[in-house]
Amino acid sequence: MSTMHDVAQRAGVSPKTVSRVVNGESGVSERTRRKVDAAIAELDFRPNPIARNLRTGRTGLVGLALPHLSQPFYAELAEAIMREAERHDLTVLTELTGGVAEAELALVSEHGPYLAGLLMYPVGLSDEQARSVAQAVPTVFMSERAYEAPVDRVAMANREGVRAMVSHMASLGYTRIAALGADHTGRPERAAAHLRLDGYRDGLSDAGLPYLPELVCEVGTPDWDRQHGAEATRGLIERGVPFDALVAFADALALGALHAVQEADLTIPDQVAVAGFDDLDDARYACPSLTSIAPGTAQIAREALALLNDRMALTAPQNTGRLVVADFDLMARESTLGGVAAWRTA
Amino acid sequence: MSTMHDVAQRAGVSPKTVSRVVNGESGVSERTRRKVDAAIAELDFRPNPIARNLRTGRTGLVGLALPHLSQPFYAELAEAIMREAERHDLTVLTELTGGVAEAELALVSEHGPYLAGLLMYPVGLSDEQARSVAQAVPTVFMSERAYEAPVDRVAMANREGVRAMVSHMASLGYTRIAALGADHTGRPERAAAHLRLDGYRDGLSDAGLPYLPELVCEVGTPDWDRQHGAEATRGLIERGVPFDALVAFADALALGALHAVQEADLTIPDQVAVAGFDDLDDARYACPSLTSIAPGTAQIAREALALLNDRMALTAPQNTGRLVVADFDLMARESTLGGVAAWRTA
DNA sequence: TTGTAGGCGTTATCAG
DNA sequence: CTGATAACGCCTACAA
Repeated sequence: MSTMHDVAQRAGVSPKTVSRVVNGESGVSERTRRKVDAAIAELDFRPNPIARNLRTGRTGLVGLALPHLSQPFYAELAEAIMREAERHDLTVLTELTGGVAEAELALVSEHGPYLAGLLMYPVGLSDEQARSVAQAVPTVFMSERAYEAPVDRVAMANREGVRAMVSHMASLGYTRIAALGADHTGRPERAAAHLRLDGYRDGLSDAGLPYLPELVCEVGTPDWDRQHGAEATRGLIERGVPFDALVAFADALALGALHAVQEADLTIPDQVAVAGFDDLDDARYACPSLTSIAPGTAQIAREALALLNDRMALTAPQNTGRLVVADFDLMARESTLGGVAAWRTA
Repeated sequence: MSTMHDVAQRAGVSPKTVSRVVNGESGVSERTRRKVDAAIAELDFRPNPIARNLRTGRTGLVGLALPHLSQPFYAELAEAIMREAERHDLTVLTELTGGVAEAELALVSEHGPYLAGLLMYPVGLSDEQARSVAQAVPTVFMSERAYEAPVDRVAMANREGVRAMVSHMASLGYTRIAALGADHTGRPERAAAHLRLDGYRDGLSDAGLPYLPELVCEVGTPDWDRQHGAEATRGLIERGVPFDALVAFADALALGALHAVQEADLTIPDQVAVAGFDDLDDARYACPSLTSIAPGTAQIAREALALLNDRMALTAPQNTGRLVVADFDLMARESTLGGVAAWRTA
């Protein structure tokens, strides 16, 4: 590994001049610059980032904090972010928090001082904790929950997405549309559930349909997975509440619902239409393929890194948080439209 | 951020003594050590890893190179590795290679000198390239392909796993067992396909069943996904080849097969039993739930980090590669055993 | 058992 | 436009 010193000697200049060239600073004659560039190429010199960081205090390291990777939604988000970070020449340091505030905070106290920025999908963080995280390191949260703190955040179109989904179903003639994934605890970390329920009400009201509490299903846990989706759907069926459509607040729930509905020998979508939210790969490949809201993961990644860049450059407003809501897409598939094997060519 | 210097002043000793205490070196009196520890606690001092690294050349950074994260198998592997790395107090720097040799090599030339170690799931790397990667940085490959180079590798029980699966099916009375995912190009990067096909032949031979080429399906691409699994299965059905069981070399293929088989109005497992390999979450939750080989992801992560630790400590033999094959588990579920909705409580 | 001197590779400061 | 000098925070080598 050659150093700046080596390059300087070879080019017959001082190390500082090499530094200037490497960092594209002005105030170097064209002739000198060429000499230095040649020496750099000959020695295959690459600046040592560690030494640079020691001197400047800045790193090109960005932390990415996610609850899990084994849930496809997070994995797909992580992939989008890593690809985007690459475009910004940032190195990503991924940490799994398990959705526990403790771990979310530990990341900051552990690596915080040596991170140029942090992208976090927070779950357990309180308002106060979110503020202190953002104070310790330039941070962008990806979260459906609004924090009472001046922090940057990228969110999905939770409310508008579900609203559009209910409208979609209503326009297809469904009138008894159930909701799956509601939360009545009111706990702030369940914001996604609250917003999506709001969207559900909006959609009903747009269509002139009544809001019927008996069609609104809670899911036992905050874990929106297939199993709980199936259980809740079975409950709905067993209670004998008539319904002809089901909007789940997450694809995993919807996939479970698909299972439970078919188990009960109801046909999809003739007797019951089903839809989800997240547009996981699994949705496209489900059987029948699942109508879902695509939350714009790629856009979320793009916006998150754009916001973070501002923060890191201190270009961003200091005492106020910014919010970006990504555009959504309604992916209509067999579970509401009918047809067969659309994913043969999906 | 306080420095060793600050701590030294506060404790009334020299910086070197603080260094000794921090690094647990011997040759410090109990009294001094206590004074220093107290000062460290009071100032909440934490050694600056960047400065340390600059001096020692060592980092606690381990690279993790995977083709994708959007395929559940890789995401589950990544999660297992990150959790294991945490136990070793290593920080993981994840890079996505897309399975392209170019990107796999770029990671090394980019971050190589500043990585303490590298865990790579290589796809495009040639023998020669694998050797040069391992030479540049302590490396453990997670790969089914054997390299002609002295590199450490953790692999799955490809052959034994499929063999066991075929035996499982034969013991249930199936006699015309098809294979899905074979590769006849012989290209070394398709080693998993080759080994699993070997296991398929072993299993047939164990059961006294003939090997019938017409029951062996290739998949168009190296991408083992649902779509290709479904297509190949449709082909098999359309060709009119009688078969009563199907061993897919990956769960994604098997999930596609599940779809195609049901599409053809064949019942599972009565008319056709289906099984996969990987034991994805999706397998447990498929409909019917999918019998599969669990490749021991947790063990793979453990072994990979154990091997890497040796390499990094230079404890490992220098001119020879080590191979660890993880134990597998046959997860028998509805797609071969029958029964209904086992995953209700899975 | 403890301390001093020096340098890892880079960049900031200031002088030329 | 260019260069000398010092410093970032830590650790190695050697001395006391």
